[in-house]
Amino acid sequence: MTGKNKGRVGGDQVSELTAGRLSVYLRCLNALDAEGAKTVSSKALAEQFQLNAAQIRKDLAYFGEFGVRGVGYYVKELKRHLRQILGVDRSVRVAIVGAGNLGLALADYPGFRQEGFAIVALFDSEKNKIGHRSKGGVRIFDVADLRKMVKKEHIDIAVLAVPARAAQSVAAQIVAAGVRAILNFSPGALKVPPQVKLKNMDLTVSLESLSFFLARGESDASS
Amino acid sequence: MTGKNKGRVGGDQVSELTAGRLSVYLRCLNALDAEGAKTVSSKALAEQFQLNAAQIRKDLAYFGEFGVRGVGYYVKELKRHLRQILGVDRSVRVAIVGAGNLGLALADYPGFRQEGFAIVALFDSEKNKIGHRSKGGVRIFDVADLRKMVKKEHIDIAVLAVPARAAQSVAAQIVAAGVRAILNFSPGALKVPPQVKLKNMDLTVSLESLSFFLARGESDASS
DNA sequence: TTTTGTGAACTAGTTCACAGCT
DNA sequence: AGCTGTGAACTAGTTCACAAAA
Repeated sequence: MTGKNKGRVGGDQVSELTAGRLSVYLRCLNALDAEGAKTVSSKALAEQFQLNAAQIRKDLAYFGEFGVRGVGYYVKELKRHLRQILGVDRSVRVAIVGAGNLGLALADYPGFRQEGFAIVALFDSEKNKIGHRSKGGVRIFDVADLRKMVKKEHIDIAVLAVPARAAQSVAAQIVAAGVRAILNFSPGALKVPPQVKLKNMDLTVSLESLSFFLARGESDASS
Repeated sequence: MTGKNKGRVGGDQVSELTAGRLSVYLRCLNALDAEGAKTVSSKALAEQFQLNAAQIRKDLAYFGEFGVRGVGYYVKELKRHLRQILGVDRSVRVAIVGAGNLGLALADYPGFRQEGFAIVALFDSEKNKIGHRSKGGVRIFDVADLRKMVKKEHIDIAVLAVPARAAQSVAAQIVAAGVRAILNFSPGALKVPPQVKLKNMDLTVSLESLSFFLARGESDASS
């Protein structure tokens, strides 16, 4: 380790944008590794997605000096670092709350399992769903048992996929159960305490946003 | 219309962020309208979600002078304006490409229908799926008929929910069929021409982003 | 040579603060 | 009085450009 390495320690805020990009880099590195590439430069990475090379170097340099000047980044090594930074070097345990169409689909989503996420349980309040399983075998529990299960199964992240009217109260239950991160697919603005990390995946907002750009006739490829 | 109204004309770029917020405002206005509220101030709106009142005024003022000083915004009027700005004043026609678990769930998602989106068709390449319908009644067509159907059904937006390996080639088919906006649920970076508006809803990136903040937040992970 | 890591410059996005209208 | 619309100030995020390292 050559120099200062200012990252990792202390609470110097990292933006949502950066976090998302790190994840994108990791996926790219997995592909490169599978192809047998030994090293990759920030320029090569930048060309894959629509990005500036300096951006990638800054994002990475924030967490340490992972590169080698004149060479680039060693794929396996950077991959290992990124997995650690993103916290997916060990299994991350996820619960899906809401066993409707969307919740069931998310529970069986193959992409989750691949990248170190374990879908541990589904939750619903409808008695006739409880005890059954998703097609992929994830068991449905009573949402009343959330707290108990969060402790027992060490659930890290809750994915919220319940109807709009129930979202806020179920979110409160999730928080009360001790979950510190929520991926919210339900529409509307949830209120959660500041120590809980909330990420909204609002389907209607996404479609309306696309509709807006169609209506304007503008376009601009971006994430 | 009182004054200058600099918005709407010309190509003065509006950011993705603004577009998303407009959609959020609209949902809030729908709720206010349902509650019978006649007017609303930017301050009151700002308190609903975590936002600054000036932000809301700026977002809206960009498209015209919709407010009344000393009063606020007339709910019904602003709602009407926002629906027009977002292009949801007429039915927006959506196709879901990929009739797997996720695609089927999205096709029946009740939130879409509510807000002026019509889910017109599902598409898949698996012959044994073609001709069937989602639980909610959306018919599954052969992805080979995409071009024909886009013309016939005037499809505005395609939602892409196919496995990662197929995503890029299916995206190309969607573009070739003349669709100008894609909501992409498949993982990985798609390449589309600049005149096509692409919005990524990457489930893995979202979870990893949450995992990242969890990993940072915990003052000291064991071992 | 190549390519990183990084201060400086730049661009985009947000908030402040107040004039001006009702 | 109350509240919008908006220039100015500020903050966050990105890109440039170059010294330093392999």
